[in-house]
Amino acid sequence: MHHTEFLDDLRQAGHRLTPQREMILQVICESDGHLTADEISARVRKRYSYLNKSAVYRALELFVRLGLVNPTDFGQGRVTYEMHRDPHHHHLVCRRCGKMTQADADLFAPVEKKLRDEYAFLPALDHFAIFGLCQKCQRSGAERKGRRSGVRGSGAEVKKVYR
Amino acid sequence: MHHTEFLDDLRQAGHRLTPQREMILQVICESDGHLTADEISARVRKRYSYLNKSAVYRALELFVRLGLVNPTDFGQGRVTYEMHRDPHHHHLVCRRCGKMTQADADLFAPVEKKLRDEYAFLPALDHFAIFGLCQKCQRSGAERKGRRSGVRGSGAEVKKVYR
DNA sequence: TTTCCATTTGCAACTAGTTGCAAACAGGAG
DNA sequence: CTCCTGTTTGCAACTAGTTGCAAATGGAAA
Ligand SMILES: [Mn+2]
Ligand SMILES: [Mn+2]
Ligand SMILES: [Zn+2]
Ligand SMILES: [Zn+2]
Repeated sequence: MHHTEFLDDLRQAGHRLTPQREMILQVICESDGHLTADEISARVRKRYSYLNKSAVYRALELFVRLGLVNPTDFGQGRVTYEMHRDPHHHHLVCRRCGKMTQADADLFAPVEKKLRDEYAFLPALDHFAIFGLCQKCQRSGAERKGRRSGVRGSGAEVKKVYR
Repeated sequence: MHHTEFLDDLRQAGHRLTPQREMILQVICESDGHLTADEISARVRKRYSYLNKSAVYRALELFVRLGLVNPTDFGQGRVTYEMHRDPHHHHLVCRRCGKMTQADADLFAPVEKKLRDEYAFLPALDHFAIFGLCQKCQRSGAERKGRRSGVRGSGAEVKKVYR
């Protein structure tokens, strides 16, 4: 999959093909992981002298709107961007140890069906980051002592002992 | 549900009960909608002279960690906070017209089961904002002309016509 | 090829949220 | 009641991302 494949998507949607946009898309396309806006800027600047922060964010916003790129917030204080590829996937993030694993694209299929059928709503459920507890951390955090019955909190809270 | 009910949750988890924390929790508890950090600050300050920005964010982070409060990003540039109440709920947000409706708590039950059974992962799936298209906007946006087969984009993109 | 103008960029100022540190203080121990 | 110490606050400086506006430009039309 080469980035030039998508340049027509832009023009045909009535957007202009600027060198900034092309370089940004190329950098995301050449990477097979998640990149932050800053990482994208840095990689573009290696080849294309200067590039403004706003242009990067505005280009990313456009690519996301066109469905070319997926934004994801892994809870690290900055959003990451990844090429939208089929089949897509989701990420499972352990809140205690940080371990990240992947889940299949069809994970939300039943949710999507229910929303269509019962709520007449067409959801966009590509590429989520789902937070929770990995197998190991479920075990080690088993002795939760919540005040009420429900599964409140995520097990990340550790009882503090004085002295 | 009165906020004093939760003050023991704090102390018993080894956290200190400060006037700031109590006022912040009270304000969230008295509201039955979603409040931004700024709105919370403003409401607290009406009763409790001064209150620092950092204290608000740090208190909110704590309440979220303890499962007392749910944070939600509706895509408006600032996170909102709401008391965690049972039964909880999810929000369906139309990307085109902005219409918001609610969905039942059990929406993600099949996802939760699959993640537990097949991925040994215990997800936290309370209170999501799910973006997509409402019924009306699905109809009006039906004539999408995507370059490729899949459901790319969310219909928010409108074809521009020159002259 | 040149003209033209809506779109896009760069810039600077802004907002939301985070962080490191010193001073204040909650609350347990004596 | 007073002391003590780890926790929490206020503050100021910082990061990530947004916005309004003037200058630059992509690309359609002539
Ligand atoms: Mn991914
Ligand atoms: Mn809600
Ligand atoms: Zn883990
Ligand atoms: Zn709508």
